[in-house]
Amino acid sequence: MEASLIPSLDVRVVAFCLLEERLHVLLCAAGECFELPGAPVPLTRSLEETATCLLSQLTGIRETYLEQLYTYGEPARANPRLISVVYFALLPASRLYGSPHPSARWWAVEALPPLTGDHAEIIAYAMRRLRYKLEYSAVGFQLLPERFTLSELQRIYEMILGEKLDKRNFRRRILQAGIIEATAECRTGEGRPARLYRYRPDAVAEVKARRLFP
Amino acid sequence: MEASLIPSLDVRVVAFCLLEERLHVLLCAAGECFELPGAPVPLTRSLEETATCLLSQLTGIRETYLEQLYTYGEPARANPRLISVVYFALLPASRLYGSPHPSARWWAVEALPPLTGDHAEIIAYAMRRLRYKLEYSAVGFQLLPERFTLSELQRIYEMILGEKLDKRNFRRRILQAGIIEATAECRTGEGRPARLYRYRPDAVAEVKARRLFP
DNA sequence: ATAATAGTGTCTCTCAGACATTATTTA
DNA sequence: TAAATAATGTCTGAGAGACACTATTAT
Repeated sequence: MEASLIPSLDVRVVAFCLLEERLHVLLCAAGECFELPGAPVPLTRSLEETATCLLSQLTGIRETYLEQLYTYGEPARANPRLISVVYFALLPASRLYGSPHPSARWWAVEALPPLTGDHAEIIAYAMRRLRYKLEYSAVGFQLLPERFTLSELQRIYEMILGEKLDKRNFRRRILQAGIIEATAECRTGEGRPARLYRYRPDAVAEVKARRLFP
Repeated sequence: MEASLIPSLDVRVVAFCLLEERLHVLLCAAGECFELPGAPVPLTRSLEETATCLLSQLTGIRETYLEQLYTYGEPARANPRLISVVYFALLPASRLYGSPHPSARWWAVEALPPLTGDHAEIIAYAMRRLRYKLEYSAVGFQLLPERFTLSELQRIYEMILGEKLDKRNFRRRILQAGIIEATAECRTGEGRPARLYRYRPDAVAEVKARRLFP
């Protein structure tokens, strides 16, 4: 039993994706319950690489928007003691070729299955962080294909924030943020064709928080 | 050599304190260099408790403003491989009774000694986070005694942000934030006595970020 | 021509930022 | 009474939020 003299450690990922107009999270089966996908940290890989590899194995997507969320380590959260460095990922559904790895499945966030330990709380926190990021940035496009219309982007914002947004104000501000730009192309559909936009890779990641001081 | 099949883990703390009108960080000697204070995580303690105990041993202060900063785990950051969950603490100098534990010392952030591994980078990140928090919150008072004047608070903000602030705008906004309140007392000194303020423990921790959307 | 969706501009009101003088104490 | 520090209010400009109509396509 000496194996448990020190807590063990893994990396977990809360991966969000937009499927059928609903926000989904990737979960793995764990006995009766489900859990966030996780992996031990190999000696030779960084935490972030571990998360990236895990996502790549499960979904086939190698490059994703990824950021560290929080490290959970309450003694009671798992038995035996486990410390989890949790990452937060946004995946565009357009790059999911086929289904995820058989051990994993996408679940709509409004109808999650029973989850092990504190994973429900972790997902709730990741959702808060996602909403918060949408409020002051344009990361929402990370859930869309490379080219997208402003209406599609607005629908994502409305879906995740859970409220209607004014179309003119949305456009003004999302463009002012300067991290997406118009392309020459349009997408034709039922009504008037819509201009396609794309991420500006040269954009300075400009986080404008409301400062109490200049 | 099988001891290194999995990375080991510790908790580190970046503790800030205001001494002699300068921001200081607590460091421990580590051979030729210095390092952030750290401790392994006992099986029975949470990460946060581990940080609190460590600070308490080193400074005697049991209750501090503490938040998780980031988890560092690059394979190259230490040899043997080490993953560090880093916390960020603010300590009021008024509660430091005497010197810290002999293994630790306060260093002015403008004149840090050589640091091991990535600890300089970690401190730089903690400073950025501290500045950022000051910009949109009133946490600065955590570096002051229980009762303080607005001029003292403003000096802290100016020192850490590295710029002069307008007195009237500072007062307006710091009071609007609603997390400190006037007391009945004044502090007498060289000029006109100054009203003392204190933290409102009932204050809703109201983080007002500038939102891109309502 | 009708239905569907895309796209556009203005006004108002709030709040951030700049700014100078009066008030109260000690030496 | 002079020196030191505390305390206070207003104006202006920028930006958030509310709001309705025209444009372009497919059917």
